Amino acid sequence: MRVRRANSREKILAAAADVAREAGPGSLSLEAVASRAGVSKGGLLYNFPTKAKLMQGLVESYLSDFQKALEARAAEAGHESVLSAYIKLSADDCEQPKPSASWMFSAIAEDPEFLTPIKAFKRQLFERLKEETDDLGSLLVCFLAIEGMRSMNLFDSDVLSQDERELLVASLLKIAG
Amino acid sequence: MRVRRANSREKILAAAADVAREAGPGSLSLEAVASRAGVSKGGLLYNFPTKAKLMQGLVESYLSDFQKALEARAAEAGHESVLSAYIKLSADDCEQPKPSASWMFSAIAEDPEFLTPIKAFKRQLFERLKEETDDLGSLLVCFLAIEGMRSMNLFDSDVLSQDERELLVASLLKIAG
DNA sequence: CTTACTGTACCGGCTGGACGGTCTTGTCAA
DNA sequence: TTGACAAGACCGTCCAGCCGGTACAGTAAG
Repeated sequence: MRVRRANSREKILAAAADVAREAGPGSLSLEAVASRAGVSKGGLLYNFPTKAKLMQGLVESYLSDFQKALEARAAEAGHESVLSAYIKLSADDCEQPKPSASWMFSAIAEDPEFLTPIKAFKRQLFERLKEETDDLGSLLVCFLAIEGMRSMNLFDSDVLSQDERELLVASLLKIAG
Repeated sequence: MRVRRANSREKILAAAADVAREAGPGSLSLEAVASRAGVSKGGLLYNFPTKAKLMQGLVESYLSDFQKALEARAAEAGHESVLSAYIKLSADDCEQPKPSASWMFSAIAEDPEFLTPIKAFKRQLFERLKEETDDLGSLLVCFLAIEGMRSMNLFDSDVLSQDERELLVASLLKIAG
């Protein structure tokens, strides 16, 4: 059946994320991804002519997903600020015991430049948050603490307990006002 | 000259860190490290019989250096708390434009388990900080914000400007009390 | 309807190169 | 002479990317 054509790209991207998460970022080979996606190596290379293109695809889909999720949160009633939305979104993201973005390590190994769009996105987000507050110090503390939380999740770190995470989020929301 | 023997291990560890930083974490091969250290591959494998042992060596030396630096700071006059010492130490560490620990990405690619000692160390540090304060919320915010700062440095992120970093550190020291 | 042609989506064996680790052959200090 | 240590050629493995196929949908001429 050829009907499934349109989904191949997304299936492959999801498979890549899965492989990196479960087999480790060092095991993200084209064959592993293809097999996981239920596609042949040739098929993978048809959709992503290069491993670099695959990484790029992962970054782009990650960024657009994040953007969408943040916008959705910010639009929800009851959010007094984008910062609060960002805090809550990150808290939820970090609830998952397994990091959803281990592929980033593979991308860095391939070429650190792949993270440039992510850095740009973060800077953009920070600028946006700056506009809605006059307390830059508190914003910085919140923004970096979220970064720390995300980083710990990415590294699959169990340094913080569930309770501590909740207290942290509560404290951040308080600071955010 | 054989005289250099005793330093070989440290020279190799330093070379490995350099290679990861300058050529990218994906380019940390035994040959590259050996060449950078001014040592042959055989010589490298004599000191570190396995790439895994080399990674382990990097982790251990990183941890012991960090420990030493923190102890030194904490012992300095004028520090009212270990947390302040940790903040200031991290601020200085993150002053360097180039991340000094890119090798961590290579280690993760090799095997995520290599970071276990680092997580344990962090948890230990956190417990220690918990003992000297009764405001757990503030401690969490500070601890995570520092983590965020270190993470940004590790990812070679230029999201924050110099001024912003200084304001952040000042805010953290204020929260730390 | 049928045959021939075209472009798209996908398949999987192959190869060339890189890399980790071994092994043989030094080399130098004692 | 000997033995601790170093050198680097070499081997096996793994993997990215290539390439010659296959299958099928659409189109269009006969």
